[in-house]
Amino acid sequence: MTAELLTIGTLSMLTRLTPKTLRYYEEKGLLVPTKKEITGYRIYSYEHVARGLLLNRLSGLGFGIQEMKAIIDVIDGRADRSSIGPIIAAKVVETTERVEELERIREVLETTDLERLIDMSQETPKIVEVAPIRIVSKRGKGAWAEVVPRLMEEVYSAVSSQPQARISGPPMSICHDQEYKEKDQDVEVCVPVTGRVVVDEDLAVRTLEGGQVVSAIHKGPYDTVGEAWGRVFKFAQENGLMRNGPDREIYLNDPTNIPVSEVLTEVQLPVERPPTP
Amino acid sequence: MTAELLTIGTLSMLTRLTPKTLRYYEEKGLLVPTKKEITGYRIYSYEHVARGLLLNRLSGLGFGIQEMKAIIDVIDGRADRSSIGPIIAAKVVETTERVEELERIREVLETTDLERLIDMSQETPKIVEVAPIRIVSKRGKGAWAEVVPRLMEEVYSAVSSQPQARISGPPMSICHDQEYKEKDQDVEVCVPVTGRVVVDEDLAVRTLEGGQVVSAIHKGPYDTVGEAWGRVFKFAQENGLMRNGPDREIYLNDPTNIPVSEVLTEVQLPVERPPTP
DNA sequence: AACGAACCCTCCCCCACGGTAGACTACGGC
DNA sequence: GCCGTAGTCTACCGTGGGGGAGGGTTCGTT
Repeated sequence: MTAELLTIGTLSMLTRLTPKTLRYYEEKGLLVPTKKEITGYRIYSYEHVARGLLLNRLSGLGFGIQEMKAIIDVIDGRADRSSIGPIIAAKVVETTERVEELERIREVLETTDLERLIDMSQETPKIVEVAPIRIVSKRGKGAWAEVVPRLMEEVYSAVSSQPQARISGPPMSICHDQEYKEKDQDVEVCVPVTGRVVVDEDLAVRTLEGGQVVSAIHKGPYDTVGEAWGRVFKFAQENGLMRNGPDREIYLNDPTNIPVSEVLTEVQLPVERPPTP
Repeated sequence: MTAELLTIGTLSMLTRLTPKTLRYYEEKGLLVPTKKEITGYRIYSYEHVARGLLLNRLSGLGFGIQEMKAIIDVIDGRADRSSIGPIIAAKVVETTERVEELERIREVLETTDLERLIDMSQETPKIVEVAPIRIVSKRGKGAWAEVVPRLMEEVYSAVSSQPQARISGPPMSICHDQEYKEKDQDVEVCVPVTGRVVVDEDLAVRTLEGGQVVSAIHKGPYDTVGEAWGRVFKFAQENGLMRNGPDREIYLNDPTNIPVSEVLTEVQLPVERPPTP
């Protein structure tokens, strides 16, 4: 007579599923052996071959345990046939997205050499939600390289003299000009603070509004920060985002303590999505 | 002064890595905090921002922990720069293969309807290594539907009469004709045995040679088994494989006990790779 | 000084198996 | 009946983090 009983190894050969996988599928209730011997050995019968082959194909197509279970429930009549359509449709979408993502990755890997891969200034911009923050600031005009350090020192010394005020983050600057100027830029230098602050009338204490910004981080000397701005504007344009307020730069670490190649500057462009017509 | 110390949340915002991921990277030695407070709080400094951003990009490109570690070792001068090239090359290959695989999956998902997805007769052929096996067989000629059952019964009764012989697997048939014939086919019916067997001279006891076969499993009535053969021959042709011996069919379950729609037949085409010129 | 909110900690389970270790079982040949 | 080999068992760790529970910490404000 035909041998009607299969051990896990035989079923494994017939279905091309490893014994490991077969045990796992048993644990998950996908493919439960006909019986177990007293010794613990699993005994399968030939109907499990068809089921195992189906599971092998489904798993090869990228279906997960839950999805396979749903499909099996339909086959065994425990669920409605119409419930499968959405599962397959979702899998198609998922697969398509994954393909596109991998295509992008492949392109980056093929076109980028080692130096650029490691170079941090390649950091890609992203949309980030920033929280409102309370600042002490002073606004002034002049050539960037001259006015920013001067205002920065003024603001810092003003805050430092306040016993109840605490600095709560790295300093930043806000550029109130829309386009680039060589001289006479309208710039505001800010330091985040908490606590009670009283300042002279030429300094301001206010809350910087939060919202969505396109953000990138630049690593390297400050005079190359334009690269980051270029990427940020390009990103905003490609994603159809409208500028919403003045640019900000955040000076994450202190240039006086570290080599210029390690300087980190975050650039932020406030944006909003244009009204969908 | 600039705040030089970062908590995990701040670093998380700057690097776009979740706190969970940062803790995981610490565990793996990829990004270890400057220090830990007595409270267990992690304290990072700004140099970790650049490192975190790099890790984020690498992980987004599909690099694993070990690969990122290797790249970091190079950057920090603990390993030779030349060791990175192979890593990236391997990643390109890996990504390309994965894309191709997903493209195939997507095509299958889009072109296959539910019935076919579930229908087991769609089982795709594969190359399998089969082991040599000892059989009792009888060879004869005639119309398939007549000769196979007759020989099968002869072989079974011969083996059953041997007290020291044991049947060790499902029965099979070997078709010694190269092409299809309606009548007068040269067919050998075999049953795997172990133990001591003595048989009449019109039966043979021999060892069926093992080797590589293209194998597929067919589910459904025997008269539709041709579909499986079609897929097997197509597979062999597409993969440039040369036929190496007579076809085999293995009757996995017993048609007398189950509905014809559940009958399982494995078809095997022995093949060899043609000599590479 | 007190308080609520936000932040952070560790520990454990989840995916879908693969790998390995250590022990037990079955089979085929003599 | 004995023995070697091949098959099978359970159990635990690894992947690359995500999600959540339960409990401590810090911060800013009042």
